[in-house]
Amino acid sequence: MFTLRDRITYEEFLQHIHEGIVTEAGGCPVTPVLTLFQGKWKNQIIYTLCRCGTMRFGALKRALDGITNTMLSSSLRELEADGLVTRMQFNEIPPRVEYALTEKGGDLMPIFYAMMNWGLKYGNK
Amino acid sequence: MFTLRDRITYEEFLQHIHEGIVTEAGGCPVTPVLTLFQGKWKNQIIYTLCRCGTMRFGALKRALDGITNTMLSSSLRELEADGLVTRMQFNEIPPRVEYALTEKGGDLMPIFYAMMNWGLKYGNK
DNA sequence: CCGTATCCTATATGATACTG
DNA sequence: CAGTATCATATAGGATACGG
Repeated sequence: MFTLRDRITYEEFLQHIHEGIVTEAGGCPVTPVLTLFQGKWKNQIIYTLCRCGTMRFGALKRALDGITNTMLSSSLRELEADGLVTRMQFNEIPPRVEYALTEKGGDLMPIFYAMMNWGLKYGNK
Repeated sequence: MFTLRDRITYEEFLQHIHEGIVTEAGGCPVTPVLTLFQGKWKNQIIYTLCRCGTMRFGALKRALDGITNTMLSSSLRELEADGLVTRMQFNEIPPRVEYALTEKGGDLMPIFYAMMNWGLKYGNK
């Protein structure tokens, strides 16, 4: 048997999934990621920041078609609280604030990659 | 340039993400997967069916702690409509219905694997 | 046993107006 | 420019009861 402390390959993952996975104390390691991908905007914000690099509030708003001030603001705050996004405030007139992905946020990209591959195989309809 | 018709490696994915990805006509290939992972139950149903194989309605309900008849039923119907789950009905008394993952559903596992790796690296708190 | 029908509530999201 | 405050609404999810 193994614990999830060990690195395992995808093949090992598939094998052991059937016999139940011994998780670290405290629960399933997938759950927090699932929480992140809930909701309409956070995943798009993460993807956009990865694609475009550092961005200002207004640029993000323009890139995310249809998002409101309220949702962008609250989403960014939660992402910052979770350590996925950094917020750099410059005290200038007019004000400037820049957002960027942290390494922790960028490390979500393999998940997007896996999702893309599934989407490519099975279509986007 | 490339279109997403081609298979690309993760490294290529990361490179090209910055210059924008040319998607197949009709939109982003990640979007349908994102939709699947929205909500509280569908992902747990998929994972449970992969872990346990073919399962009856009642067994699924017991495995998914707290799910109601309503949610399990409607979720299964949507998963079936999307081709991720098969439904086998046996006309016996008492009635028996068995659910199982399709190949399309099982092919979502690399996404869970990627999520697990992120969770292992960054903790499940 | 395997659901459906009905009703209810909480939360996520949207719209609009306003400020340092 | 970069937000906050306030109010409105849609949808997801839950509770309960009943039926083939």
